[in-house]
Amino acid sequence: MNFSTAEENYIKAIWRLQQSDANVTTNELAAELQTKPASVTDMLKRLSEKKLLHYAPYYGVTLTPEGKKLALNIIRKHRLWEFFLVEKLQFNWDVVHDIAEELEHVSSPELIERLDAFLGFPKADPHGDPIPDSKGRMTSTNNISLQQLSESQPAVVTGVGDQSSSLLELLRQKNIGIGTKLEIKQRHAFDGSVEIKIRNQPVINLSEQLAKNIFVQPQ
Amino acid sequence: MNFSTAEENYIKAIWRLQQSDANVTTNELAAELQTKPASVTDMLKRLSEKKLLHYAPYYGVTLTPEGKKLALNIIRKHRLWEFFLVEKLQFNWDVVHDIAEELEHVSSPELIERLDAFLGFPKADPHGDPIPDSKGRMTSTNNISLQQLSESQPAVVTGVGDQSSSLLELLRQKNIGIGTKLEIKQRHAFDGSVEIKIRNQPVINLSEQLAKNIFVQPQ
DNA sequence: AAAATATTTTAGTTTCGTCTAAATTTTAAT
DNA sequence: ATTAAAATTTAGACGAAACTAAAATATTTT
Repeated sequence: MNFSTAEENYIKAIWRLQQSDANVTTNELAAELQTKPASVTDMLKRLSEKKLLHYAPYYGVTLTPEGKKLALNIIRKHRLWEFFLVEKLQFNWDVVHDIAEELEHVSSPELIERLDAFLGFPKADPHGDPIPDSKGRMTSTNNISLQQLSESQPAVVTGVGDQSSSLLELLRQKNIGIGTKLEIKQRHAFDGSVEIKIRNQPVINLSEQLAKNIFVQPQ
Repeated sequence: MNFSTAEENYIKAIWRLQQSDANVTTNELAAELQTKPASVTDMLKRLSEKKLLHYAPYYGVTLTPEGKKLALNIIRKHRLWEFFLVEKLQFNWDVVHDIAEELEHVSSPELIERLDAFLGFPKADPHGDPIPDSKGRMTSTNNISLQQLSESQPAVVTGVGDQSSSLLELLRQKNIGIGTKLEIKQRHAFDGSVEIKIRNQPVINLSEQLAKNIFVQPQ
């Protein structure tokens, strides 16, 4: 079965929303996909016809096993291409998302298997998100947000909350990337911001909003 | 200006046909694109609106400078991706065409410039076709078809007539590829076939049809 | 529990790219 | 120079994927 770019983008968006919120609604999807609720309803009917999701009018939607498989395959392609763009073509990690959005819809499975091998079977993309294998299996990420990290507990950055350029650029400016080792020196009750220390660098302050979007693994 | 995949495929097909035949007709295009003449007429009107070509109803079509520029850019992308697929991902040269047909429509110019650099600025794709530079300039190919080569004139294979799997597979079987050195030992008047000799290999016979589709540069 | 509000769906259009069938124009043949 | 044949365009329709405006259904508030 082959799907259109639009269909694939819906499935991907539903998968993403389903991560935090088991039942995905029309309005959420419309916001996520920058489109109108009426358009979403139309597409949900089509995707339901194609057995990619269960659609209960007025009550939202969940992916079928087939839908999940498709979603994970698109995510696999997206993340492998991101890895390629950063590791081989030397792109900055904050600009690869949009290009990968296009590349992920190229359909050849053989291409992806060979790309995976060429890249050395990477386990995570440049933002720290795990890359599903060809069967859709992913190393589960049991990391916490920096905001939840206890004081003076050393940790290493493993991922970020979203792929927006604004976030990634900010992190680049603050010298924070995947693999950066850091610890919280102080937590401010007033605004939720934290003072963090990276080796060989002065202590810096991160807003609560930013700390929430940095994922770390305690060491 | 950004164009759809369909539009780009029309422009590319027109460019290809224009190479052998300055005035391209509706029927030729329909055959080339596996579509119906009526659909071609529709699209030609749209592309004419967009100033990519000059369209004289009933009399055919030629690309404007803008159209040519777009065509060469798509061809550049196609050939760079083909080179990538063969050189980096180890695909056989007879299967890369279809995958490159998809990749060529990915729109980021930055991606192509970096890919070009990553590949070492190749001058020709795996089939020997020259890769246009970012300004659309191409090294002109002044090679002749094997059929036109004189007897006992050593020559090197520089390209092939089309990208069909059937042709490329046949060549692979006969151990002929880009860079193969060969010479014609004998020419048969009856069927136009030729006996050719490749170093360290027994003399083999190629049909006229095949010889016409192999391009060589006399040494 | 009824009214107000928010969410979702339906109905009716639009654009893109395609199609078939019919009409028109060009080209070839007599 | 007509006529026949071939090529091309026009007209009308369709599916995909979007839209707006209106109707229907859920949820919240009082």
